[in-house]
Amino acid sequence: MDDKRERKLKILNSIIRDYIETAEPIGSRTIAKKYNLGISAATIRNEMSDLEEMGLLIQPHTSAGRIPSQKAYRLYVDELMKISNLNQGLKNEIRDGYSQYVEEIDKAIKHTAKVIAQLTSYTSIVSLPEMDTLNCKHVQLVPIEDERVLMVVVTKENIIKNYELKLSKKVNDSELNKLSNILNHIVKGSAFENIGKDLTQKINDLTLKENELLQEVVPLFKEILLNRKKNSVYSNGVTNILNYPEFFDIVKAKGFLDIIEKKNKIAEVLNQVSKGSLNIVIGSENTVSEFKECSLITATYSLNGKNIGSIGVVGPVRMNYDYVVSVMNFLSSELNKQLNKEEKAKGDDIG
Amino acid sequence: MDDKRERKLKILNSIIRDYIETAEPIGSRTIAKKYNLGISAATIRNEMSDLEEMGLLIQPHTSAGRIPSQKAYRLYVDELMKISNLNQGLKNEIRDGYSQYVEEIDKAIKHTAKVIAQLTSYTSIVSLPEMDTLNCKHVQLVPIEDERVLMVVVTKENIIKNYELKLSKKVNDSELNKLSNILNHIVKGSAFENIGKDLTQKINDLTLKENELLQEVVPLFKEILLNRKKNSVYSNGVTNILNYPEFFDIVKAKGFLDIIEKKNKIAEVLNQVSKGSLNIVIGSENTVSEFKECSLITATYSLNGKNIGSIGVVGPVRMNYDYVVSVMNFLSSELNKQLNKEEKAKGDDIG
DNA sequence: GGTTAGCACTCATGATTAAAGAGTGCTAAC
DNA sequence: GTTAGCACTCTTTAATCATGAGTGCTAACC
Repeated sequence: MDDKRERKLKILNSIIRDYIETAEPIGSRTIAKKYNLGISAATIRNEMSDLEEMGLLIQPHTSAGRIPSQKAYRLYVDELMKISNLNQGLKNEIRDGYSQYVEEIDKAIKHTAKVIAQLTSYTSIVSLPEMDTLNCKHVQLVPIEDERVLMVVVTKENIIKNYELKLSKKVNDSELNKLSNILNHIVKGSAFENIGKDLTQKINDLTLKENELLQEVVPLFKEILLNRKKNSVYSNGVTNILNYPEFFDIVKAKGFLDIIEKKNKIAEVLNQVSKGSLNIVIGSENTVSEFKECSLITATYSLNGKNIGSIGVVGPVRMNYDYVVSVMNFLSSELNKQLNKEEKAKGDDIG
Repeated sequence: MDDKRERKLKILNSIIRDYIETAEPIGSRTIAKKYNLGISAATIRNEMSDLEEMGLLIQPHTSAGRIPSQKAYRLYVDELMKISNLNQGLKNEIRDGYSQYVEEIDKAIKHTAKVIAQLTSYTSIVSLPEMDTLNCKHVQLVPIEDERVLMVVVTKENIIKNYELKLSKKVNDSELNKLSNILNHIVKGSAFENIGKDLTQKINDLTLKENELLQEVVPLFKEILLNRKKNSVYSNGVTNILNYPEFFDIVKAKGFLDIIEKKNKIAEVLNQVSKGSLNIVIGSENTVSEFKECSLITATYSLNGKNIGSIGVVGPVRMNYDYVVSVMNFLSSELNKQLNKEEKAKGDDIG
């Protein structure tokens, strides 16, 4: 009985591999000729009929061969595919590519996105870490004009962010400088997610004449850091998708391009990624309807063991899962190493 | 003799207008029926034959009607088209749309790009002002890590830019603060293009213990402001182009999308725009080969009478020139007004 | 009983052909 | 100079047909 299943899966495997490569339905005769499985076309035909009954194959029309169903891809991904390793030369090349981004997390992540898109020839999407997952290293207020002030935030992870504030009154340069120093002193070293708790109290402990202004900055600070999120995503290789027949239809192509532009939709997709190794979402398994004709392979990256963002690949359902998985496996582990290495180096530096 | 030319142009005008609308070749009979020019199809036929001889019409094949040549579009743009005015309601709406961007030149320009893309349904491209065309209001050095320093520059035009510097040695916060103050004092108010001349001298006049570091920052300052340019462009409505039959071919579509991504190519196109009112470049008139199947309508914007950037529209050669010109006329004048208004307000404020 | 050869049947695909229709150019009449 | 008429061209569309890939079933085979 197990032997039977074995053979069916072998055939299914051939069909899926073939379809991923050619995007064309395949028939029993062709399978028999192309992949020598040691059985005749007629036998394959019988098995294919069974596989169709099991919901694993689909016949586009009576005489067109069969293509894998989504269920088949799921089975393939879960049981059948053999994940290979990238060759060592490529691995080294990728590793070297990171060298210049060691100290800047955002750039390292964008670089990862670029590499993924290049290697896979699909479209990569990544989320950049939200501020509330990071730690504050330095805050600086810079005057723009009258009551408009720029707040520059440098995180411990060397991410730099600018935020504009509007105070209630005009502040001159030296006042602002003083304010900046005080604020910096207070928030320096805190995790942003704790700033809510910490900050208000710390300020209350102080009794300074700048207190009034400070009181004003704090809620702005909090609001900005916590509300301006869920949209920091980045994509690469968007037009790669136009190379696949699935998207030769201009309407579908436009649909895809438009959805990739929608940062909030991409963020939604990337936020669903659960921690752990790789997530594979196939076609209609996608909860975001715009991706129902795509497959997604995503992974998370973390800092200090805390999950702070995701990287992913979007491609046609007929995706080269083996290869993409091997790419993502290597790149996500490599990215995590890079981030940790940085952490470690810094730790060494301080300690 | 002039009457004859007149009639030919009338026919040509009808053909061009029709082709812009339908993207289909048009024949004499159809013209006679659709546009009542008071002459018969046969007469139109003769005239069309003449127009073809003059290089203004093209026959895709013997029995397919005719389409305008690029020469025809050029003639149309130069002599034939009637530029209408946008209706007052729309104008007001556009004006109102600027209100929130009054104080920030970059945002106002990006907003303009968005409005252009929306109104025209083509793709808009704009160049953002290069630093060397602007004036320095404030410089602030912010510590990142060890010898790495962030330089935040605020221009008089309220553009905010971040640059990373790498100094030769580690600088602590208070040193950096002092350095920042001195630097700020020196460069405040200067036009960036003069910083080369001014700065070195001003520093030589000073004899401070910070002089050494200062000497180091200056060349970095100059290099950054002058070399990091020609790539600050922005586009909007890229996928709009996929709505036009000229780009239904996936290869052409991909070509277009890819070229819009190439910031340097876009910058090249936008830098060629000569000052003055509107520039119209039709098809193969384009020196940048990738745009040989597109038309471009561009305009410049200026600050204090100095040309500091361009805005433009890219569309198929079969572009709705009248309308796009009217849109661009209004938007470029409006953008210039916004920029000048800001300048004025600031002048009042200071004086 | 599973496997396979053989065969009739289905149906998309591609080629071929035919008809339709839009348009042209020319001629002759107005 | 203008226009009606007409023959001719050539694309487009539909229709017809042959091809071939593929299926499912049956019967023979091991």
